[in-house]
Amino acid sequence: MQCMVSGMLVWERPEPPNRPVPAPLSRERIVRAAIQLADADGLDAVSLRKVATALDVRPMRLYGYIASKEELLDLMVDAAHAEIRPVGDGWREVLRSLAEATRHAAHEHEWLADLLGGRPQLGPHALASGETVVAALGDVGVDAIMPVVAAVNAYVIGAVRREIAERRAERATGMDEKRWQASLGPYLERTFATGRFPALATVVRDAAHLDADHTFRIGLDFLLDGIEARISR
Amino acid sequence: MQCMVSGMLVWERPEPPNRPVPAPLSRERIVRAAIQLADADGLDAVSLRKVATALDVRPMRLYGYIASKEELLDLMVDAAHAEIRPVGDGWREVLRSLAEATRHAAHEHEWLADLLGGRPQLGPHALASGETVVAALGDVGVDAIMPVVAAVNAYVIGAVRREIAERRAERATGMDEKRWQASLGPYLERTFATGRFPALATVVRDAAHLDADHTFRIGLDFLLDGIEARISR
DNA sequence: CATCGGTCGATACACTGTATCGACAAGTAC
DNA sequence: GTACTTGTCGATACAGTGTATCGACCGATG
Repeated sequence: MQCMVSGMLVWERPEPPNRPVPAPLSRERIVRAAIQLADADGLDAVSLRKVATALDVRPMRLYGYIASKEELLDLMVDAAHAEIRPVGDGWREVLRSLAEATRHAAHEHEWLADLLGGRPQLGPHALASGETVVAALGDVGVDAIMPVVAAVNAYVIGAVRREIAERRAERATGMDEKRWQASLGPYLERTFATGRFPALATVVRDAAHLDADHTFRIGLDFLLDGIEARISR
Repeated sequence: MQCMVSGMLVWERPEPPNRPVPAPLSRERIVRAAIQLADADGLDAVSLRKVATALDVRPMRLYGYIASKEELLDLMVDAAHAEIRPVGDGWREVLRSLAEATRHAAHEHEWLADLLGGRPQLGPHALASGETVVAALGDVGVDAIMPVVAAVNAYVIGAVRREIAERRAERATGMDEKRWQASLGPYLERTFATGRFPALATVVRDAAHLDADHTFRIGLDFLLDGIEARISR
């Protein structure tokens, strides 16, 4: 009796579709599932319940692999660092590569912008890319390495955050740049019309507007130029 | 009968302590309460229910003044911008002042580090400090202003985030630097002992460790130097 | 076979942001 | 003055969160 399922005999009844043994759990699988959710619907869509459901598992099961949701987020960030592999010859190229690769990763995983810089990154992949960078900075003095790397990292974190924030705001107002300016424009126009921000109004209205790529690169060049000037002094 | 409170007559019974009319609500009062909560116990301690309780009001009342919690956070950030007043003569001093003032604000309101750069800042106070900065950048060409300001802002956002994140991590391991190194040291020691990160290990062990103030200023100097080189070219 | 010990995860808890809609107040018509 | 209509406001309720607790289960041991 307990074997009956909707009246069909075993012979007619198809096997349970796909996951008879849903593969043993592992941190890697958990993190992959979380990243998939975050990529698709943003960081807010990552809840332990949803991750567990995606893995066909009950939520508390996850606590055998992670101690808290924060740890899961840390693991996600470290997994993202695995995709950040700075390359190049000489300190300047390596730093530029680090910056571009980080930005690229944040474009593929927008949630990264919310997490970067939020807590110290000491996972193996983060350390590995740190190692690559530091190793390539032999030219600059030992004592100068940390401040230089810290400065570039700071710039990248902030620039990426701002860029992604802007991209989201645009998307929220209707997907393309036209609607964005149609929605934000009026507010800014009205605000500027008060005459309280004359300089700002002039710049926003008259200055050339660079796209995100150029803005990022120009700022990075400022920074790298400044570094070059100091270390070769 | 309905007037009796624990048997005391009106004459003996003190007036209800302080808030017979809890003052009419306003965005300002709401934001102030939220900031107080965030200053004391971090951003996670800011919930609409707690804010409402602090104002002696029921939660849904707040929705007459804000449309969502996100809006409240935006208002908090803009309120923080009110404390950021860049001053100085010449573009370099003004930019440095902007950077230091932002960092200072984040030291007084650590939650600011979690919010900065998270969404476009278009509130009146943010625009006001933007106006001050842009006005002081008349020397640099009109088309150069936006990239320059964006670069400095990006650096500050990232640097402050990292600094506050580190500060929190230290605090979490027991308040002072000794315990921090005692807790993180072993992990790093063990990791470095594997020999997988030789360059990193050398730098962490042998290089001079700058304090947060110096690290911030050096990075900022890199950037400002680079900007100066470009705009005077 | 009985009993013990330890692990694992279902249940339960305290809390979140906010949609809904009933109660109530103000205004209007008679 | 009374009845009805209209619109606002906020208490209640809902769907979700992270995770502490502790009962059930299972393997090993006497």
